[in-house]
Amino acid sequence: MARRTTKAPPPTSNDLDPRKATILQAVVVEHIDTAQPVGSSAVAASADLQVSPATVRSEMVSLEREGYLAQPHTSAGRVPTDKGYRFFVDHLKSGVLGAAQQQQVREFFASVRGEVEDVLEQTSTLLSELTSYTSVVVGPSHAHTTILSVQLVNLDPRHHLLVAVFSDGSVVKHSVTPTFEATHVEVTEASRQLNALLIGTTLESRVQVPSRHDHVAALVRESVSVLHAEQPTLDGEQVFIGGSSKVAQVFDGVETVRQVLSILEQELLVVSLVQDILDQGLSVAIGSEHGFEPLSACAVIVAPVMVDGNPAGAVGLLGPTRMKYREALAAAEVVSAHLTRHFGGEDDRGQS
Amino acid sequence: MARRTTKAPPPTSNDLDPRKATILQAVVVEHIDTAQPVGSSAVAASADLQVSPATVRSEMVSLEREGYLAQPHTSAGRVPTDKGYRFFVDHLKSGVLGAAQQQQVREFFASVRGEVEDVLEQTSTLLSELTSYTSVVVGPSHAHTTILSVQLVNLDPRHHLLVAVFSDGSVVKHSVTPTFEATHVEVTEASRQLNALLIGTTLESRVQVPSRHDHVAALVRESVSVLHAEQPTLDGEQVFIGGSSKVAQVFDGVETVRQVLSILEQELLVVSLVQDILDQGLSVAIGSEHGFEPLSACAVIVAPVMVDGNPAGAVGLLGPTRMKYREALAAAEVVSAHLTRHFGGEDDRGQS
DNA sequence: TGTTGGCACTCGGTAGAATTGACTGCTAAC
DNA sequence: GTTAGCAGTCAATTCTACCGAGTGCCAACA
Repeated sequence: MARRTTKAPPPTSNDLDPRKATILQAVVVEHIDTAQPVGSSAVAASADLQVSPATVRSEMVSLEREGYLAQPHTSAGRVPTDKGYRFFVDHLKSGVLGAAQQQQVREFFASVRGEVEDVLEQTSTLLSELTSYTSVVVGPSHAHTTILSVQLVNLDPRHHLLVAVFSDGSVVKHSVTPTFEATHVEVTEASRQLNALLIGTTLESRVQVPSRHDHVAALVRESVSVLHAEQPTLDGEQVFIGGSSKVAQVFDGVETVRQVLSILEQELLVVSLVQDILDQGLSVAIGSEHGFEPLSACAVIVAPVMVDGNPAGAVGLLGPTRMKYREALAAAEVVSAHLTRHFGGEDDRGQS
Repeated sequence: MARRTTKAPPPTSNDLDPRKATILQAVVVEHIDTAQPVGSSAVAASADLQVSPATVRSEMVSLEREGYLAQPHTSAGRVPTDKGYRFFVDHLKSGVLGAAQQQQVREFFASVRGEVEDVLEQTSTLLSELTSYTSVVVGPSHAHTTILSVQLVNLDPRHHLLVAVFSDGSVVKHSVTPTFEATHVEVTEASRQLNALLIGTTLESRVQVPSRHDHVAALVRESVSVLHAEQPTLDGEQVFIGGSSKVAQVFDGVETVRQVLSILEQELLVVSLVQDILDQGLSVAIGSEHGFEPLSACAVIVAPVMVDGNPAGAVGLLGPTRMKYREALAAAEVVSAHLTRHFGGEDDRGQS
């Protein structure tokens, strides 16, 4: 799979002496489990290589020199660095979800119904319950979908509402507030013209707007511009964050919790973070890999959701660097696959 | 003002001996400030009554007997109980916002623009920044607004989208998935009939649906029922929660943080909580007053937002019981007033 | 040369004792 | 009713000693 590749090939030799690798992996596994620094004897006992703690120790100093491990203080065990986790993740054979969880996901997607937004939001909750990490679901952008219907509705003489329906079932609304008072008839006529003009187009395609100077033309012009204005800000993206309370369970230190939460509050940031990681073909960003200082204590897992064959959305998981990568990756993968299927196979929706 | 009244008149005498009141208030003020139990000498020093700590002490035991104060342990100072806070809040002369904050609010509402949802969301952020507590903004329910326009859009033969626009500018969409395949013409005709049927009605008003057995009638029936079905679940309510990260600042104890966050995740719960408090004409619910166990460490401030003269939405603040009531009340009041004006005076929107 | 057992050393964490200090409640005098 | 004084309580702090996990180093060994 192309997943789980670093953005650039590592500067030095990529692979570790097999014994070192085993030791490193043992340290990571143990530390993920216990959250404690792990010592040489623990490794010697757990790993299946038959060597003495002393040997493990000498390997460990070398792993530390190479930047895979770190020591909180002199007389403590070792803790994986981001680089150490990276190695671990890169050499992880993909796991599978537990049977019960498999079942839970299947049942969820078998019974989920309703608008896209609701599905995404519930998916987000599901994913977070599945993993006990905070989850992020970024909805498919409706950048490439075509407009099915546009309508301008008269709220009061100076205030109209432009409602557009897209082929993916999304609906956007925008206020249109011209500087003049428009009659009901004018608004209706503008609405009619907008339909003629925009149906079948995408938000990117430029359309020929009337250049006349009457009210109707002005309404049409303003409507079109207001609709197209939405594109640049990725305001149209839908983000659903599930299980923010998990942050408090999973990180220690109130300050870290506060910091992570305050990032999660800024949805635009979250979207761009997820998309950055996706862009890099990277499905896990550990610690500072995403170049996002306030989240350096976090690992982020991202899996794309495909629509019509190209990535259009994503599901993500946010946990501590010592997260349970195997399970979390499996969960993200399974859920994103189900979600892809859900959007791809529009047909089996609404039946059964 | 009718604000800040308990749900029922208190069983015993409502008012305290003026000296006791002063002492109680001093304890509350001090404890809000320091988060520490406050002792008799601190009260004697701070309060303007000229008595010795010993006197304060004897008053304190009586305040404790009456349930206004509590002692964490024998040799500690006193801490206000919920009842103590309640007395304090009931006798609080309403404060005013600091000049800088006043300014901030004015500027915000002068420059805010865009759809209702955006305004509410940003208001929520504002309120939370103003107070450093988590804020909740519940949007005006569109229960009593009339339908301005309905449209049924054909996504694919078995899957249509019902889009309704309301007089308050809100838009709802629902999937309509009949068991038969409908032609484009049928959908258009159904859309036309729906318009004729529903424009001007509210969600409550029952309308006469056609009882014919053709496809168009079936589409109309399903559309109407799906639209009216939205009412019972208060799914239509919009909730915006701002500054959840403040929870981590303001509460101590990871477990409390987690608990509060996990409540905030359940938006329906939050809405019903806010509406309960509003129903009681109560603007502050302290500790267990709202009868909601997991939030017994919290105080909730709610101020109604009026539309057309009756309460239609609310702004709320959620903090610890030792929150800065004066400032928080002032902020909630000012913001709700501005919001009321914003919705009431639809006219001054879009100008300046 | 790589591995191992042994040993001295480091240093965080803990347990217990002693101390401090911020309180109180009580009582007797004012 | 108020106050000063005093004895008592108890959490928090500090100190000490100590334990133990874990290291680095070294000498012996295969």
